[in-house]
Amino acid sequence: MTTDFLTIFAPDAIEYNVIIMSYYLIAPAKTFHSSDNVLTYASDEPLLPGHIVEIPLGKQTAIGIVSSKTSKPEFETKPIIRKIYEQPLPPHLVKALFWIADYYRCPLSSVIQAMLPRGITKKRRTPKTDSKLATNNSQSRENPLNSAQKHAIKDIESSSANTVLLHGITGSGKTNVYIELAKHTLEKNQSVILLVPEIALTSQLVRNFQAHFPDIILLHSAQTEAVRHQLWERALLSEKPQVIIGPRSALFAPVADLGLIIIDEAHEPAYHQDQNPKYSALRLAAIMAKTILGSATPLIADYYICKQHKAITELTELATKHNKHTELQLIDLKNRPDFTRSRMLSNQLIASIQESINDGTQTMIFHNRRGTAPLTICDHCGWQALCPSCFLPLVLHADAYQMRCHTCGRHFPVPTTCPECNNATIHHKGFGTKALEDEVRRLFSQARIARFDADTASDSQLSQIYDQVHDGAYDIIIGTQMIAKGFDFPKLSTLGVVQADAGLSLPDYSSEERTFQLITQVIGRANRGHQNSKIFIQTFQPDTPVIKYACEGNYGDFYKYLLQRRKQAVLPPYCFLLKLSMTYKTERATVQNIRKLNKKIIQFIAQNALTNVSVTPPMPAFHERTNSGYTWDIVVKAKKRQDLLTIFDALDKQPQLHFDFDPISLL
DNA sequence: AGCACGCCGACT
DNA sequence: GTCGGCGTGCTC
Repeated sequence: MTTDFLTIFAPDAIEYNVIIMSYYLIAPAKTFHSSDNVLTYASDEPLLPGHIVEIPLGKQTAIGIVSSKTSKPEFETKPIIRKIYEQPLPPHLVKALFWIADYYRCPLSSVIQAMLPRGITKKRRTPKTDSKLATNNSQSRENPLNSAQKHAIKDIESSSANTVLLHGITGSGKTNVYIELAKHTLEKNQSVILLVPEIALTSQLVRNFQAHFPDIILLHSAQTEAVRHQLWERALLSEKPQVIIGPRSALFAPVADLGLIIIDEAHEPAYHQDQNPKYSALRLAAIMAKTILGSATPLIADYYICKQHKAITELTELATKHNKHTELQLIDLKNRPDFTRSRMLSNQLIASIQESINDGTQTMIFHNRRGTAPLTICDHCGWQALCPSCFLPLVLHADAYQMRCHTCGRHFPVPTTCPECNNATIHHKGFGTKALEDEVRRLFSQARIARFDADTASDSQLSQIYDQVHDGAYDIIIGTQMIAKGFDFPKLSTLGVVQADAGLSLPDYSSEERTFQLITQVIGRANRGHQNSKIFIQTFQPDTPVIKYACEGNYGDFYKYLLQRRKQAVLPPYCFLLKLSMTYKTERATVQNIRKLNKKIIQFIAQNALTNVSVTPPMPAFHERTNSGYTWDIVVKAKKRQDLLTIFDALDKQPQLHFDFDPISLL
């Protein structure tokens, strides 16, 4: 109170050595349950929005981010302990912080934790080697552009839209466009962030960027806490504009003036974080800076939105012309005469592999299923080997002689007799990459074979094997998703997809576009123009539009087809989704409570006369039973996203209730 | 999430 | 009388 008196009657109170307090709303990085997550603190030195401070919180201390100045409140306040950096977070990150928490209804504290490096208060040892900090910003390296690329750049830079989709087939030279746009941005003294799905396998793009921008800040998951902290600090304190490359979290790099965000392979699910703070890197980027979405197979919802805003730039021709041709054959897995030599690989594919071996070129066989056999059942009583924690099928791994759970990683002995009926009628159904490898070894005993999947290698081994494969040390490469992305093998001449429709059996609205993307990507491995090549797509459903269009490389018709289906089913982009799920120990409790929830939502919609909103009846979740109990789901659909938020805010927030705004999958 | 306060049962 | 069980509620 003395302070108030003096500030009124003694404006030059400083001379009396009285400390004048200001008050600030500060968001703590600690999670606690309270309706509003901003607390008021006092400070005797001026603070700006974005300043990172240490604050007392209860008996403990916490890190907090200053939101805004406020007037002296009624209640008692504590003073902040200290400012951690003189430099506040840039305004676009302060905006992002509150935007994510509001848009996805997640705790502010979770966003702060994602935004700041771990151990921010720790004193770091000054790194010995990395002090070179090359200052020769020689960004004069040649970046030759063809006319299509030049046109695309002009198109993007003259567009008034904030987000532009760069739709370009594999090999159309999106990288050169990215580099040129990044250069222009740096010339304006603004920073650039390039997002990539995973660092390891997209290294070609990273290397290209590094060649043009020597001072790049590269972020990836293998970095230690200390290194991340140091790079983060470099971004925060740098006077010069920066180029940042990293995964979705690289959006939180605290560069001062962010001019451009480039999202490569923008359709990848890695751009959605599915734990708090749940967010889409695409949506977040859009509110922070001008954003380029690069993809050969954009998500149809993104394509639709960008089309409506006239914000699509197409890159349809190959950057480097070549005279190599590829021949694609669609093979019906139901046509048994084609499978006399192997139940997994068609005679045509086998013949082509033999030709490739004879020519000294390479073969890639793609199969998106790990292990030896995905199902183990008793033919007598129907018993099935399930993980006791996850209640999902255990996968046989014959080489390790184990049954493994691909969800939790636990493993068990292989049953020889049925634990239910004691009969020896145990059978392993289906096949994964390990069984495929055995089959290929049987068929081509002389060939040098490499397998790539989550079981084979750590990241470091992976890049080593990759180099060996690249240099031609293997004749046949077998693998899962892993080999579909980024791998560029100059000697590839035969490519096989064992079962192209495998992903379509998932009961999810996005499974068709994921299948389209995967097949397109796999085909792209062979379309690099290094060799004449043959592609064999084996499928049980050769007439399915998704597979047909993917084989034709026909994005346009695929888009029209899928959009029509989404419209009929009322799914994105024709609505926004909110997935609600409840988990209780017993099925009874789950069903009871989810019914109550469903009723409450229906009532709320009626009471508030919301239109274009619908709720699905409660249904068992895809993984209904897990270790933590039984889960059922409800999906709320709305034309206006705000209606979803309004409905959600009216619900009781029990710990059993989980929610996901804009889920990328309903499984 | 922590970490207090608080109000009832077993104990030197 | 006191120690401590963990139910409830708060954190500027």
